[in-house]
Amino acid sequence: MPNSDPVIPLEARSQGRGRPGGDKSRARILATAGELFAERGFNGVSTRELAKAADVNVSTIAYYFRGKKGLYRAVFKQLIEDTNPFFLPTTAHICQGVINAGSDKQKLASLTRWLIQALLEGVLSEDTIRWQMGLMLREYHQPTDGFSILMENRVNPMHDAVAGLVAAATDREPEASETVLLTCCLIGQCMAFGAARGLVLARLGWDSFEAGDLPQVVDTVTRAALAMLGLLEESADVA
Amino acid sequence: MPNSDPVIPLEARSQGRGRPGGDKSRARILATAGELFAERGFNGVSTRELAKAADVNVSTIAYYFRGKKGLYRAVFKQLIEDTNPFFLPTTAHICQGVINAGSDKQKLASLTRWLIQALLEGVLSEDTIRWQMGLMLREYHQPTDGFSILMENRVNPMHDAVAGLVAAATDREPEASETVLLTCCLIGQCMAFGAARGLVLARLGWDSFEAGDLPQVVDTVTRAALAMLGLLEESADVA
DNA sequence: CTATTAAAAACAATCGTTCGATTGAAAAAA
DNA sequence: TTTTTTCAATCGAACGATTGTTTTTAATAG
Repeated sequence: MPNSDPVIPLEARSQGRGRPGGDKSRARILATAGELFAERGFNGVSTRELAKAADVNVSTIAYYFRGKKGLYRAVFKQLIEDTNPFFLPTTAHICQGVINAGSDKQKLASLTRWLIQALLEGVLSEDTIRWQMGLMLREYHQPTDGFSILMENRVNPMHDAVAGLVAAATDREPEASETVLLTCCLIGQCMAFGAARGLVLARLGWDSFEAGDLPQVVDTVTRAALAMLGLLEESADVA
Repeated sequence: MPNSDPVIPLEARSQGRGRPGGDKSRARILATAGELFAERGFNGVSTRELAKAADVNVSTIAYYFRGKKGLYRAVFKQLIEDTNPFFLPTTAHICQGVINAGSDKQKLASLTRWLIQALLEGVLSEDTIRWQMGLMLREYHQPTDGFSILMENRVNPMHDAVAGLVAAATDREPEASETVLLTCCLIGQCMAFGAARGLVLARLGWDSFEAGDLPQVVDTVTRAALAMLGLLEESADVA
């Protein structure tokens, strides 16, 4: 009985024994589920369709993830892990940058430019990060099992880092409610471009940000961000 | 046969005859469906649960709306109608305000203040408008039947109006891509507060915007908006 | 009586989940 | 080396529950 209670294959195993390909199937389910859940939500995807898309049997989902809900949660954990190589250096660079800048407004301005560019290119990119945005936005407005994972691993670290930048730029405390609000403005503005991606493209008359002029988007949003922080005059003009 | 093809009870009828309560049942379904769809999405709500919540029989949904999909579309049409009393004066006031202001930056600044306040209070209010925001945000990122209705009746008119304000403030053309992008920043920023409502409250440590300090939110976002438009120095200080 | 509204019952389809059986390769025994 | 054992991995079939829809029947007002 491979599926009895004590033996829970929630994590990858494949310790040599048994049939090969286990990890591959698990990973394939995880990747497919991420895209489909992001596109149509938890209730919008059936286990059968998912299994078909991932080219596995329906029961494999229960085998690896204890059911649909477990799979959903696993997708978020995987998402966190996959985006760490982008996310962790970004937040670290901001935190370190604020320390290095001290009260040098010019350094803070270039750090802000760097932040906006990193956020927007992440949010507007064509590849993996995009459907991950979809999952996140869904959880933000309709919190389910994934929300706490996101809040703990993504939202809080990023907001804390950016709050440090905002506080330094506006000469306030990082905990001040004005700082928190301005941080929400800054990050929320970049997120809004990812959330309303289709809307923005429609308004611009573009087919995609690649076909259009992504640097111009970055430039405009960066100017707006610098202005919000009162760093516009401190900043050298952007090309 | 009340549901034959030519006789489509998509609109309210109740011409006096028949069993009483016709319009009431229809309106009750519509209101209940709006809240539930906003909360859990189209696939997250079953017709049976909906009928139970609206205190009608399941078949009544098919009778009035030709099925679940028809009900969903009807909810959006109703949403547009219900929010017209708030939306139409707002956009009209912006358009007229831009004409009246001409190139007077001070007038444009106070118009901007008025706009941000109107948007934020709409987006963050506790009442009806809130679940309507939920429906809209859902459609933005996962366009279904409601998207075209929203784009035509809400997005485009509001963006066109605000683009006029942005263009006047930054001395550009309303059609310029910089104008369009800045407009997306401005509106998107306010929408972000509605979309990530729970996130913002969590970061602020507030229970609700009423329990917290809504005017402070408005004030901070307004300053950010004025800065983005280069109108901060033109503006008298906010109390 | 006729038209309209409402409810109850039944419909086929699909849902998430579970089950026992089977596969194939590594590990152990011969 | 060959044979046997073990076990993760996979499969097909089926479960009961629930889905959206339709049909049938009852009730009410003009």
